[in-house]
Amino acid sequence: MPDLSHGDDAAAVNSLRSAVMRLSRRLKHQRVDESLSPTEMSVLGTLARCGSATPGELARKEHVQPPSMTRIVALLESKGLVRLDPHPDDRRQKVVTQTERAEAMLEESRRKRNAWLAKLAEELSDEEWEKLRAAAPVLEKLAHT
Amino acid sequence: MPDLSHGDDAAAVNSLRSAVMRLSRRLKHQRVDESLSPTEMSVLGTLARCGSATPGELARKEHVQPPSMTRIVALLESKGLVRLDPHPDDRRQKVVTQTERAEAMLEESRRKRNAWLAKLAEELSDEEWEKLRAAAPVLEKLAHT
DNA sequence: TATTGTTATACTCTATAACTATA
DNA sequence: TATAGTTATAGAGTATAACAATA
Repeated sequence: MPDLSHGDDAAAVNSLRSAVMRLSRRLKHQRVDESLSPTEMSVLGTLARCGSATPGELARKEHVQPPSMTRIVALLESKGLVRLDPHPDDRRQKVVTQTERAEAMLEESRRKRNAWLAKLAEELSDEEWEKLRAAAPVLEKLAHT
Repeated sequence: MPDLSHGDDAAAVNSLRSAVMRLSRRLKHQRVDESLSPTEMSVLGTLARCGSATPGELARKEHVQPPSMTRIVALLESKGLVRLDPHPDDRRQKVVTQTERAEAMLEESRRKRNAWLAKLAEELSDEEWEKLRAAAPVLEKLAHT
């Protein structure tokens, strides 16, 4: 828990924000599959981690408005990466499930993605990399809080 | 330096990428000054950290194409946040310098921004926050490599 | 001839508002 | 009446291509 009256904490917050914004801009460019946007990738990742979900749940998890998720899911479906099934209990809702093709694509793209980040991280020391690894779960927590 | 043949490192890379993308999306919404885009904020931050720079240098540092930086600099100038001076040695180039108003705005907005992130981070333990603080400089390094 | 910056244009992603169907 | 999802539309941000001015 940060103490904002503490100058170092304020500086760390600033540094974090700036770095996250700039790094995200670079990551955008490193899409493994040119036809997949960062959010589309993120949705596939969420489905892989958390299993099937409704469009509404996905919108909340990705911090995107429902109409945006409608579009994203439609694009993913047109690419054969997700399947839409009717919801068992509620006929308003739908259930989005990733296909095997999506799983294969994620696996294949993970290699490329890692190669890119690895090249970037090559100049990091073991200590620096360890700090990133330790922080990753905390960033995840912030991202989905 | 990550070892990509190591499964945990690959997972960490994945986690990092996903978290950075999602957190950046949330940060976008938390702009302190509604009239300033994330990249505009980032440019001001860069100018504050590194001092005056040419539009080309700024484009490279922010990983944006030159025409985009032209637009961003023009917007910042119209808001009275930067000043454009002729380059001393090269009449093609310009020198972008932040104004006192920009400095004051950065200082004021830092408080608001910190309040938001603090609220988010309130649920973090001291250990978790410490991990973020330790990782911040490394993320910065990745972001501008 | 190469480089810096700009103009013109188009594209991608996301949001808001209004609508439909179901609970 | 409230909720899940969609359609229609608009806006923000960025990119590419073509151009101007200077090195």
